[in-house]
Amino acid sequence: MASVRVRFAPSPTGMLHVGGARTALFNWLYARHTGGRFILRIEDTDRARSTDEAVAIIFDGLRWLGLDWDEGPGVGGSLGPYFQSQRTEIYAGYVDRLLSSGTAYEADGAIRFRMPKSPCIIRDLICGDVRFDRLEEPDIVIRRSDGSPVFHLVNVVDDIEMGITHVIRGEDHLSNTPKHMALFEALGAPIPQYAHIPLILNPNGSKMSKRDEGASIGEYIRSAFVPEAVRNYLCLLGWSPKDDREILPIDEVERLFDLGNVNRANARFDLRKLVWMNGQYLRALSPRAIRELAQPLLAAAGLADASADPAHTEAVIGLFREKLQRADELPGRAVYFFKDDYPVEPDAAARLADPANRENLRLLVPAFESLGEFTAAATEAAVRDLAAKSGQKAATFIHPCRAAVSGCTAGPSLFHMLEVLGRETTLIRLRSASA
RNA sequence: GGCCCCGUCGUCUAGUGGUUAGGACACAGCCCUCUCAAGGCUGGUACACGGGUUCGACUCCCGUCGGGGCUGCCA
Repeated sequence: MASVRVRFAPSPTGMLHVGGARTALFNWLYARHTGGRFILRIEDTDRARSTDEAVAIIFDGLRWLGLDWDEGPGVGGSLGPYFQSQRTEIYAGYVDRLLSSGTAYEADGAIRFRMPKSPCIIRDLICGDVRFDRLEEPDIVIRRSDGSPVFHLVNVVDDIEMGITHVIRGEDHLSNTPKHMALFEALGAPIPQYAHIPLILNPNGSKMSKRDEGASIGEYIRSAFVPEAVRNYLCLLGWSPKDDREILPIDEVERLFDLGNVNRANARFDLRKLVWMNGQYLRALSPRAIRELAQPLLAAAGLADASADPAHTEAVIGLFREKLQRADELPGRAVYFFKDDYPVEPDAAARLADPANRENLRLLVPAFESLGEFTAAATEAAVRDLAAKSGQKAATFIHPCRAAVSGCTAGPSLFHMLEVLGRETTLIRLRSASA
């Protein structure tokens, strides 16, 4: 059997949609699983929308997800060019063939293809056999009166020219497939195997489109999601390993993935679960990796630019790592590690207004001053010692202290936090709060 | 409207004639604990409906209902 050749053929619309990304992923997985080739082809026949920037967004999204292509823009291949805008001669040749064989004709300046009025059966690898009677199919336009070729034609021509063996695409194309099969037949080309994958829907069940929350891969890149997490989540929309595993390394998915075990029902997109999964991946990352991921976000928030001490940033990240689900939570939660003018929550302010708490904060100052090493262990010992001597619970020192040094009522372990803050900053904030 | 696909907890799914219908997210409670998380434990919630077939249906068939897609000189 000839080796598998699959393709992802997006049109540059200015974004990479999660549905498109999932289609690309399944094509890529199938190619990797079978040892075949994954081809990227840009369907940029609509010149107005197809800017270099729009094309770059697709490349960036695919690369971010780790979906490398074997043939296509940037990597070449013998069956290019891989931009439809550069293939107009090829399409013209095929239209001529259709015209001279009589299976296409001119009408109102456009060229129409004679749709056969006979039944056809799609032997779909996912949907099973699907029969279309095709009795009333109108003759489709394959070249517009302005001379530009239409999607159905270019799609089929390119699949023929590029030797595509398996067409893996969204189920929204299932109804188009009889047209495509007729075109393959009229051109004397073998019909590829089809695999129509279910669609990704909004939480409310409507079709997910550009504007919907979470629809753009670019959003995940900008908010510093872990690409492996997004990819892992996408794998599970319409496919599963059939056991109870969900967090799966990609090479394991490559090994297990097959078109036969792709679901047939549409799936709704659940951002909460994606975020949970992102948290799972995030926690497995080193503080350094998280720092690199979150760097643009921290810089944008004015917290840690290029000149910031990476060791300090990583120490801060170490404190938060277990608590984060998304890297973009970091700037909002770690302000007080980077600036002295951090916000104070109302509950924290109330705590600091309490005279009893302020008295405890005053006691903390000399206790911390006298410490040899300002470590988490040392400050904790000092606080617990102070609590014991004053007959109070440690919490009556801990909570006000947290409020005093961070302006928050929740955060990382207090003592580890103090260590990262350092003695000097800690004492300044304690004195200021208790004054 | 016509044609096509689909229908297991709120969501993602496992299940291919006999299961206490499993897992995960979310939710609730408990444990842990300096807070918040994380983690652990526990709990509730599902086979769309109606007919068949069968000793026996979530599993097979038909119908209904519901959701989605296509029906362009968009892709």
